[in-house]
Order: sequence, then C-alpha cells, then structure tokens
Amino acid sequence: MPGEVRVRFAPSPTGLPHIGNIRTALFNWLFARHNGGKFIVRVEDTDQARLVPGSIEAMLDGLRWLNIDWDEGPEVGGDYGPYFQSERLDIYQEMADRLVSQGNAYHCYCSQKPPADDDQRQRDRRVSASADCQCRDLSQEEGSKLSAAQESKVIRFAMPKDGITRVNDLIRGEVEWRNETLNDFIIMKFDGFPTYHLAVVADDHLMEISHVMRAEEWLPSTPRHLQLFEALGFEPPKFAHLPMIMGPDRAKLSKRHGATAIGEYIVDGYLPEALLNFMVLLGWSLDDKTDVVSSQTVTDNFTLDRVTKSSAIFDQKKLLWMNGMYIRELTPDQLAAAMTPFLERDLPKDMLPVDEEYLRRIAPLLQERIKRLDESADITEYFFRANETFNTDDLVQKGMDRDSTLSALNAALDDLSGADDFQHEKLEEMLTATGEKLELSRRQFFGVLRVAATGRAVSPPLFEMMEVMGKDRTVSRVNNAVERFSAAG
RNA sequence: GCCCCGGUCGUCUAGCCUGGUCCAGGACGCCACCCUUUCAAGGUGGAGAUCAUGGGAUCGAAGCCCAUCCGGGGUACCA
Repeated sequence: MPGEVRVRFAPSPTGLPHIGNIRTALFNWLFARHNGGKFIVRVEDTDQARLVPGSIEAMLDGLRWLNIDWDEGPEVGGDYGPYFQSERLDIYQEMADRLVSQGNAYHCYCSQKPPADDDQRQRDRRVSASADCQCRDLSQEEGSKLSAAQESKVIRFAMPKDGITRVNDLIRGEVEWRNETLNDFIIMKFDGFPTYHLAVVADDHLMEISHVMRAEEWLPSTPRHLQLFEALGFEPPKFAHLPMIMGPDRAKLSKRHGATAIGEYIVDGYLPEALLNFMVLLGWSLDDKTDVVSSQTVTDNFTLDRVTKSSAIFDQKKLLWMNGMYIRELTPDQLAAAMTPFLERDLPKDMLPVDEEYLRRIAPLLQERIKRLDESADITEYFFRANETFNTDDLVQKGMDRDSTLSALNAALDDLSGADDFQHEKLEEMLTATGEKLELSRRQFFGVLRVAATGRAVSPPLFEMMEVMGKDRTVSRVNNAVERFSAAG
C-alpha cells in the first residue's frame, strides 16, 4: 500500500516514561490518526546495560491512560514484527555484514572498553571520541592479523569524506551537513547488539515507516541515518523533528524539574484529557484563540505546518488550570467516579467505603473548587467524618462575642431540628429570617454555621451543603458544636 | 572547540511563506472591580512584547536579505 502513512513511537526501556517521550508518542499518534494511517510502537531495547525492568509496561500503561492506542507493537502484534529490537538481532547482523562487504563499514579493533573516564580530550569535547581510530585504513593483511588475534564484533560505518547530506525536514525545512564533519560512528557493539543508528534505519525500512517524527535532539544524527539508508539501498522516510520540552530553566526537561514521569500525573490527580490537551498545545496550535480542544478536533486538524519550531517550557500552572477546566466539564457521576480511587487512597480507613450515592450528591458542590483529584479527600472529609475536632474559637465571627455566637448556634439548632424540609432554598429562607432576628449579618451568622457544620472557614455554599448532608448529620454536627463550644467556655 | 536548530508579553502561542487591515491578537499567571454566606467558578477591566540586536533593499517590515548576539541540542560500543 504505497503512500500509506505509517509512523512509529520508539521508546527504549531505560526508566520511567517521561513526559517528553509521551509528547512524541502523542504527536505521532495524532499524525497517524489524522491521515488514516498506522501508529506503531517499537521497543528499542538495544542497550542491555541500561535496561530497567517494568519500564515498557509503565510506558504502555501511560499511553493507554491517555487513550493513545497503537495498531502494531507489543501486546497487539502485527505483520512487521517482532516489535522488540532485541528479537531482531540477526537482521542487524546481516545488514552490518553486508555493509562491511560492500565497503561501507569496517571492523574496529580499538579499545574494547567504553571510553575511559580520564580521557580528558573527550571530556572537554574538543575532539570526537572516534578520532583516534585508525581501523578504517587497515590493509587486508593487517586486518586479518588483528581479527585472528582478537575477535571484534565492533563495526563502524565508513562515512563519506566529502559531499553534503541534506534532509528536507517537514518542520524545519532544508538542513544540511558537510560529510567531513561527521564521524565514523559505531553500528555494531562488542556484545553483538546494534547501536540505535543501525537498528532504527533497518527497522524503519523493514516496517515501511513513512514518516519519522521524533524530538529535535535527534536532528544531529539524521545525516548518519540518511547515509545508512543510502548505503543499504533503502528509500529513506520523511523526517519531522519536533520541538523539545524544557524545564523552567530552559534546559531539557529532566527529573530535577519535578514531575516528569507520566505516572506522577496520574497519581497527582490529573485527568488524561487535560494532560493530553495541554501537551498538544506544547508545539501545536489550532488557531489564534483556542486552548481547550477535544482530541477529536485535534486529530481532525493535526498537520505539521502548525507545529512550532522553537522549544517550549512546561508550564505547570497552565496545566493546573486546564485540569480544572476538564474537571468542571465532567458530569457529577463522572466526577464521583473519578474521585473514588483517590478517596479510597487518602481517606482515613474508618470512613471507608464511601457511599457512592452520597458521593454523587457531594460531587457537584466541589466541582468548581477542585483542580486536581488528589484534593478529593481533604476537600470532602467533613462530609464523612462523624466527630469534629476543630478549635471552637473559630466559631466566633468578626464582630461577635461568645454569647452572640452561642445564641446563634442555639437558634440555628432549633430551626434545623424542627425543619421537615431540608431543601436548600427552604433552609436559606428560614435561617435568613433567624439571622435577621438575631441582628447578625449573613456573613456572621452563616459564618458561624459554616464552621459548626464543617469545622472550616472555607466550604461550598452552606445550604446546598446542608441539604446534601441531610438533617441527621447536620443537626448532629451543629449540636456537637454547641456542646463543645459551651464546654470550652 | 566543532556541527546543527531556535529567538513575538514571565509562560504557551497567533501572525511570518502570500510585506500595508498589527502603534502585534488569544490563553495561563498577576492586579483591580463586579457577583457573593466563605472559597471557588463566572464576568469586566488593567499592567505586561522597542516582534533578540544592528544594518540593508522597500513609499512601507514582526514579516524579505545580511551580520551579530543569546538560548538550546548534538558531538558515547546511550537512546
């Protein structure tokens, strides 16, 4: 099927899935979906030393959480597998051997150890690490003598010494390098594993990848890949280098910038839709005014000409706002369901399990007041708690004293225990009248009641809250406040 | 050092290709006011960008050309 869009996300299992990687996955996925193509996940596990168990599972979980689905790859298979590079070793070996026999690559007999730490020249980056290698110029006899003396699987690519390598990047336009500035990079390592460079080229060709979309940090290795494609006689895919995501200090986003693993956003109570929307805006825009945009609208409109060239700083504040927007768009039932796991995690065990029906009625009261789901327990706790332990001095409002506070409390208690209709409009009507009789401002009277009912100075609207709590709970709480306040006096 | 990419309000960005309608628009954040039983949410308004800098071609530039500066990335038997 020529012309079909096939893009891949190629994570390497070396740690927790990073926001930057996920963003790359997201753009690839959007591009595939926009063009009716295929989105493929391929695991680049060619570095045995850095392999971290569980990281691929975490990555896939992250994608699933964001609703990013893949057409080929781990768990789903596909016609171009295997999708783990560690299971494709013979393919790379064969290609490397072919390059050697064609004269496009050569065995290297230099140091079998990783570059020494004390190589001052390399550390200063004054010179490329491969500068000392003379193996390219070995004669036939010298070569066979060395290969007899020591087995070496290390193979370097023989970069053309002149000429220019160009790429027409879909985001950046023409970029070119003088080949003389490129070194003879390694394509096969001593352990028989390929390096990234060989493996990507081999697999992108074999898997018929049409577009390579990856972060800008890969741009410098593109000419190497292009030369490999050429030497192997493969048609290269199109390239698009995405802007990078930076921390507040403008350096590449990393652990020291705080939450960078996708798992942290799940645990902190962000909604997947919000995170996705926010990440889309890091490098792409629909127009000059749209911020909140559905993933359907994004896929409908996702084109590379609307991707920015410059890197973007990850602004946690805007993400938080975005999350609030999405929380407010939930139905009460959805909100309640989303809060449940957080309540189960954070509420004291004796308040569990939560009454789902009750929670569904509580949810609307918090919807405009919560920005992250991990606030759930703190913001709803008093709905579930039996006894309050707040400081009763907090009951006394500005301009009031202990006596007026106590009579306010008692008057309200009378009203509430006599009420047969706990509808919030009725409660407000009744207590407003009582407050007027007591010659208290709404602020004062309701302030006292708010603390009595919740133990806090800040809460959702008082009467709607009482309605949800119901008569028994409300009366009991106010009564409790009266008793504790009297006792404290 | 060398190679490459980038540079519009603090931040994300629109506009740049197809110069005039841009003394630069939106959003987050910040400030004020309105609403109001607290907190939010919402509404209104405000501060905030000599379009990195300097030249040039043009009647006219954020937009075109050149130079410079700054930022970032790469320079591994890591991806």
